[in-house]
Amino acid sequence: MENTYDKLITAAIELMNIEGYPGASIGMLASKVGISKSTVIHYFKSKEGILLAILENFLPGYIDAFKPVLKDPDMDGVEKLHKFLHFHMKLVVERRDVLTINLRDTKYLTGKNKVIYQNQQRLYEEQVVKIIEQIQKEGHGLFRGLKPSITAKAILGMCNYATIWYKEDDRLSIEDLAEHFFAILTRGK
Amino acid sequence: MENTYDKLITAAIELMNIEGYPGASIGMLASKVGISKSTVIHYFKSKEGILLAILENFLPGYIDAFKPVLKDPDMDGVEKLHKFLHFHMKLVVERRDVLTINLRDTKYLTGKNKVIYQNQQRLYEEQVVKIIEQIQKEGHGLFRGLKPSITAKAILGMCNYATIWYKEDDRLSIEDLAEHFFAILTRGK
Amino acid sequence: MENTYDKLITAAIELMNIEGYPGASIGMLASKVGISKSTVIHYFKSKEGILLAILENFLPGYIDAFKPVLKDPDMDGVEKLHKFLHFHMKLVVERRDVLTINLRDTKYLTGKNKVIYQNQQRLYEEQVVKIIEQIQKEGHGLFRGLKPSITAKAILGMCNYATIWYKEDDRLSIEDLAEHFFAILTRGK
Amino acid sequence: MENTYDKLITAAIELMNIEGYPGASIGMLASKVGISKSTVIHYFKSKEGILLAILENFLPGYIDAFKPVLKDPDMDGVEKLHKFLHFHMKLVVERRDVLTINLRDTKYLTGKNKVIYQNQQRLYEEQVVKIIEQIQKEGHGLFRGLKPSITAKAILGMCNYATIWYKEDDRLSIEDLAEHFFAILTRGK
DNA sequence: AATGAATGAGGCTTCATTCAT
DNA sequence: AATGAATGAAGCCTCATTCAT
Repeated sequence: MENTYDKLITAAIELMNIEGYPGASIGMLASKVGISKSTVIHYFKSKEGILLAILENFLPGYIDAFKPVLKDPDMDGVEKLHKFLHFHMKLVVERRDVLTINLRDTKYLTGKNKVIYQNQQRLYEEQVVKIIEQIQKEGHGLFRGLKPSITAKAILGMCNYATIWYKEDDRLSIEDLAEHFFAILTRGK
Repeated sequence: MENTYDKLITAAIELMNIEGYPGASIGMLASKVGISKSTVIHYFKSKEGILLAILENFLPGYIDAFKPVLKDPDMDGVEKLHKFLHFHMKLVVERRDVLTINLRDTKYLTGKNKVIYQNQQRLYEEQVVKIIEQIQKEGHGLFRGLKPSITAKAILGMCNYATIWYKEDDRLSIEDLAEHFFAILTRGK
Repeated sequence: MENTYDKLITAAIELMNIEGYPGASIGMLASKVGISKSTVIHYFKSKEGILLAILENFLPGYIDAFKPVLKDPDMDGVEKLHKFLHFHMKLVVERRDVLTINLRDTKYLTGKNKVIYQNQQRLYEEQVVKIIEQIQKEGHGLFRGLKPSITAKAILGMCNYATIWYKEDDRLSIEDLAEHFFAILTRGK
Repeated sequence: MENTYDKLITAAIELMNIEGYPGASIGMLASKVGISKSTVIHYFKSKEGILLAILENFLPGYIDAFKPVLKDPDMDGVEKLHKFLHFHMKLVVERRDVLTINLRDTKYLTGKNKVIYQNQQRLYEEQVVKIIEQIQKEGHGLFRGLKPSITAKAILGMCNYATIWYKEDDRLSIEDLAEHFFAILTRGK
């Protein structure tokens, strides 16, 4: 965290997470890092450039990271769901800041960037859809008759809401939370 | 929708829903209604006053509307959950605009208003907690061993995410969607 | 010159005449009049609005003012040319500021405004073309064989250049100058 | 046009011609040539340096080029005027870019540079004055009784305006245009 | 009930320039 | 010969708000 660029990225993530894209100003970022507004522009060209830099630094990694599990031919669907919940909730706790920005602020991008990054979200969601479909195919009754895309959205809604309310805490670890969600989804009455 | 105030409220809801609180400006609202900025201030005192007016007009009603069901001593918990999902999803489709504003923009309120309205959300959530607790007490196994407050948050996260993605559509009515959520929650493997 | 708007227009003409559109800034105008930058925007909406206001205030008048002479069926072409030169040079001395702005800065307008005002200039030029044509039709040899549109441009180039160099002066009144131009155009060797 | 400096000069002329001195920025020039802003400064020291370089590269040549004709003791004045018009209009078509910059942007120079280059223009004009005076001395009536300095300005105004409107075109070659101007000046009624 | 005048603060961006490398 | 880092000043504009009417 020595050079200016890294300091800027770190500060920008913190700032945008708290204030939201419209509420985060270049001036705030500059004074947070202790440099001038022009220097911020020097690094990112524009305000949108800051958001893009955050997303570029972060997204490629997190979309691909789960792929090995998804493609594993020897793992059953329920196990994949279990692993996904743990994977995703770990993300929520470790990178809640960028995740929040990604979910909440991508809509402020313009032109093709908007399309690209909103598509990334769709791809991530698609992974969950695939898991649901595998579970349905395996036929033990779970999610039977439900539309995979809607179920996937239900799961992500459930998980992502935690970015707002979850506080790391001895009484509720993120693993506990993932298990909770897994239980809600897999155990009926 | 004849008098200026009502036109203003209607336009303000539409505007804030689309632009978000920071992105919605008094000037935009004024020109949307075809009056001057000063007149907007004349009605609401301040920008925060606009947000407050929207919430005041809407929230009291929707918090109380479900109470009769909740208090019904003859209805079992699962039935209440079923009714809640339909009630809440109807809200999503009918008043998605105000619901979105309520969920996303209350944090921009200041002073005691912030506390009051964020508390309102807690009260609404509390209703779901009560339902979960009743279900657990009735002991058919659903939600057994789960923390009610987390389960309630999971349910609301699942439902509220629909404010973002759900589009009214012949192939997926809001009742279908509520049933989907009900099925996800109540049928395990 | 009591109200703010009139003070602004007067100051804006002076400023833009001297600095040119790109060189004249809203801040300079504001401090020239002793008000804040926001007040300038309050009156004109944008920088382009200032230029438009100047042109709107001035152009309609000066395009139409010569029409009666042009349409006079009893006046011969050479007399009309004589009158035009005096009319136009009076403009140069009386409203050199706005004329300069009109000739030099219309190109900075955008969208349809650019088209509208550049067309105005074409209309003004068209008047001179008409005069040349009448002279040619009357057939005393003046301008014989010359293209009217080019001759008109030659005349206007000759006259308008005076906006740059002419200084009111006892030794060369604007009427003298008009007569000079008339002589150059009408007396050959 | 291989080395960086020459590429810069060429690009600078094109840029300043189109945008004008205030509108042309070092950044635009840098990206036009595909180098960094710092490198542009490295070559020219400052923005004013760019304008100076353009003028220095061009002006000495074009002022001196006509001198031989002017000094020719065997050529009569009208012939010199004829030659000047062709010489000058050729300049208009061949180096309209630099001519435009020279006429329009020298006023942005500062200190002694401003004086030097505005004086250059006076020197060029002086050549026309000399031609008029010779014509008057030769006494065939052309320009009789007219002030040479004003007549010179009239001629240059007429010619230079073509930098704005003239487009190379099969129907009107620059030689035709020079002849037109010559005819306007020398044939009366 | 409604508005125009006026503003201060701030927001994003451009720009010419300096400095060290 | 060429550049990236960094900046201060300025530029245009938005915005919420106050005040008098």
